[in-house]
Amino acid sequence: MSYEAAISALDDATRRLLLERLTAGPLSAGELAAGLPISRPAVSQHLRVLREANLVHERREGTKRVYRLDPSGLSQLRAYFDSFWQRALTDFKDSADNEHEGEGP
Amino acid sequence: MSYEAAISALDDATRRLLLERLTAGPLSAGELAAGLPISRPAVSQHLRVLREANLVHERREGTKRVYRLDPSGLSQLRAYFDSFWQRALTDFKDSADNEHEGEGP
DNA sequence: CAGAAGCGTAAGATGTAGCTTACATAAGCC
DNA sequence: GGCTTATGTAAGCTACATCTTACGCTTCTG
Repeated sequence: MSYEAAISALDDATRRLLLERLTAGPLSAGELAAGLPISRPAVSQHLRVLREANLVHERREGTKRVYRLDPSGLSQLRAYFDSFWQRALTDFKDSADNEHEGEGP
Repeated sequence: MSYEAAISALDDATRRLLLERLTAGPLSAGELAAGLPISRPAVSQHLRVLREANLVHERREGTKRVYRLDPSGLSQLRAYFDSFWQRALTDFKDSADNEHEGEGP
């Protein structure tokens, strides 16, 4: 339970598209499925994955279910990447420094 | 060819572990495979995925192959996330603003 | 209450990612 | 040249992710 589910969820073009549509604002499951080249149940299954990764949040509204982005999953993911980035950049810097061993005039 | 390969590459615990080991500095393929619960060829295949995603860079050194982190793949990934983050945060803010419709004393 | 609207869930088919074993390749050593 | 070290590649197997079709569950409407 953490960033792993979020990474896994993002490793799918359809789910990334769904998330990007939601960056413009909340949408119902039907609206999210509209225009996609896959069946509506398939979209429903993708939405479940996104929900279990805490990337979206569902709210029942009459017979509709409105989805919106969930900050918690995104922040977990960002925390992981930020720590990784920092270590990676430090390594780049160290490598660049050590690249000059045995050089000179 | 872009951030998609990087996301896909990160969706694997073994590859994430390899990358994290490399944040401490360059390592040979054998050193990277040491201690892992999978075979060495399996690690070699993971390294290929990381290389094709521009997340690591290989340098031949005698009979060894030394791997180090590659900034290009990481920066592509970061660019995607940053743009996504920004849109997502904007949506959160908008949602919070609209949350107060019809409220009040 | 009957019917429709809007979605989720279940079951089954299929493609593919990741593993293993066996083999190929390239560089150093004697 | 032959042997060892270090590593990548190929072929085949298995597990799982994703799709489709069929069905079930709520909620509104007349």
